[in-house]
Amino acid sequence: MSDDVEKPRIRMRDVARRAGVSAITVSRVLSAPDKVAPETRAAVWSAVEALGYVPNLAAGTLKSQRSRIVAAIVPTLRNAIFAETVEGMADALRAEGYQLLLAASGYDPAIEEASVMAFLGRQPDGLILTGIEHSDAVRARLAAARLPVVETWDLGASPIDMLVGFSNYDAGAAITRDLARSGYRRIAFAGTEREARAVQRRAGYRDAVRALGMPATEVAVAAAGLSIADGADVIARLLAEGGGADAVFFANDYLAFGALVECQRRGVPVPGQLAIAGFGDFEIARESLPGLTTVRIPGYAIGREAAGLVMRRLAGAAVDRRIVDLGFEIVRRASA
Amino acid sequence: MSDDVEKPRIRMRDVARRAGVSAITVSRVLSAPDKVAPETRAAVWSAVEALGYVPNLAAGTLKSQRSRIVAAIVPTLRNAIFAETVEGMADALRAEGYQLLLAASGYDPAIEEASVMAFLGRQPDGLILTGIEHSDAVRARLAAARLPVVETWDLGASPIDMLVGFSNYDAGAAITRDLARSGYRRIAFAGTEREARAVQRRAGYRDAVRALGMPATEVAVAAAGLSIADGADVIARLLAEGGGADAVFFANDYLAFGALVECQRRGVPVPGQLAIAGFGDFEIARESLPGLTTVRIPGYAIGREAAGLVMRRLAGAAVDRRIVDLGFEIVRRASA
DNA sequence: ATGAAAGCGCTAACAT
DNA sequence: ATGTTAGCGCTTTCAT
Repeated sequence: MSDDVEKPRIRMRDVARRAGVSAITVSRVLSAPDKVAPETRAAVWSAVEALGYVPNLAAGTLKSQRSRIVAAIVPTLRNAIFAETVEGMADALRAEGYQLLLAASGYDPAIEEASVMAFLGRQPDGLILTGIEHSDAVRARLAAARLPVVETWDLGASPIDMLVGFSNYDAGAAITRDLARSGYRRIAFAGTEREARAVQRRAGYRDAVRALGMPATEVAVAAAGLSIADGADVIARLLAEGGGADAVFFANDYLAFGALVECQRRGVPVPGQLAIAGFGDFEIARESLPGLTTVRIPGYAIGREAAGLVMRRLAGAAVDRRIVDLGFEIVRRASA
Repeated sequence: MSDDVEKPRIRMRDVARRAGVSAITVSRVLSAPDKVAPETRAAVWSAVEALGYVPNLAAGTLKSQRSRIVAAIVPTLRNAIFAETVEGMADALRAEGYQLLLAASGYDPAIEEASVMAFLGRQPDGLILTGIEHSDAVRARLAAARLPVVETWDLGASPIDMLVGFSNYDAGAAITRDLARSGYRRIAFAGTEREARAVQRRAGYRDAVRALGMPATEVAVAAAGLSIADGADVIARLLAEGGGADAVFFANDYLAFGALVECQRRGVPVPGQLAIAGFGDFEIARESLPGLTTVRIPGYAIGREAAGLVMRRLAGAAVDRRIVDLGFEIVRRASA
């Protein structure tokens, strides 16, 4: 802990002196090398290497008003759902020299708001949010901040700025109709009420069963409702209630997998006595036995596209499609 | 795209003028409110609110040489393994007003190196890396940068700076001995050679079976070897080879789960004909049928502790334990 | 308890 | 193709 001799940080002018040029030339070599003569460029490069120069981006950001940072807020990283989207963003951003500033909100609007406030001070060039429900304070700040904003994972008529997602309502309705087409007549839904997108899926389910003249049975799941154990719990409650459902549509594949395992534990044949459908098409849906019928969502693509929209807007492109619907796909497997 | 009237950004001096004080007083209210008289503080606060002032942290970082950013690089977010560690970091950092700058390396040392270089320019106050294997260039830069560095998820005698993890070697040896204690006599190992920590687990396995006078059987898994499908593949190859293993220790729970499902598909009784053990104690290990015997790892705690070490060092505390061993725990379930 | 002056390290704007 | 000047918006230092 006794670091006495604090070597002074290497600055751009040190590189410039060594290369026999001025600081601005070093700046150009680093950010617009085409504007510098090849020999000069080489001299600067070798000075940079020799000194181990690392540009201070805080200074650059202050002067240029561009940070090359894009900030993103997702509900959680603790499951595959948003992790893929984050990797999609990170990959796209890295390819263009942008960096990702990340926060997880834990599905808590207050934390989302606090994160937005904290992020804005970093002068991000763009911001990516999950979902279309945000506090008024967030909307007001983002309007004032005049930076590209992309909302994700949902669809809606009036985004803050841009929007990349799919219709959770349509997806919920589509899988419900698909189950009906397969012959199921008493289709239940299970999912959390705490997450806006799961609620949309439920609304799609509800309207679909009504349109089909079938009864609606809904089982609320605790809290975030993302754990496998929550799905097992649903089965216990469904069987105890004796509602006689012949199929259950779960708001995500973890719940559905938990339900599947619980059925196996109890000797309930799937899909013989009870059919099970999930949502997300996570790897577990592909690899479980039987495989899970589910809805495939373009999680990684949502991340890439959201980052792409931000960067295109920053590059000055007039982004024509402010709302991008990446769709979904029903995947039929043996569980339903 | 025709945003003509660019409202000028609100600066600290605008807030100061409205509150009838100088800029430095505003600065103090925001970062050290105790040094300002209560009435002044209130006046500044209401000016901040009224104007919607957001401090420019790039300017603050430039002057103060502190960014309140901690950067972290993990191999991937695409599975529970590191996502928990990242959430542990993010939670701990947010609690202290730090922000997380994140990159995923995809297990590629070149990307890790590029990310370190890119991050350093942001003047992070600390850096958290995964593992203890890093390029010479990375080590050299970090030594020169003089910032707190924490390596994670492993143990070793000579960390760059600080280290939080557990012994993958010991964990591999421990579960192997545990399998032997349960009566298995031909224990195989399956895992990727591409990941340093999996290789350590294998080394522990190898030395343990040797010490027990048992044969070693190793099955290499493709690439990152993190998918459930890779585990199914291992079973196919093991059975084809006919080596007569009675137990398999997999380098992670996804592989083990894939193997379990493949056994069920083929009618191979688990653990009757083949016992299966995993690594990580992910939720899938708890919820599969049968449950997976595995090694529990403190992923979230590693993240919290790593962030905590960085922040304690920044707070000026003489960090005594530069190496923190968070240990592991054998979890016996029905699969072995 | 509050303020004035200075400058962090870079890049935009304007020369040459 | 390269250089000069100025200043981005804060916070440190030193005063009062």
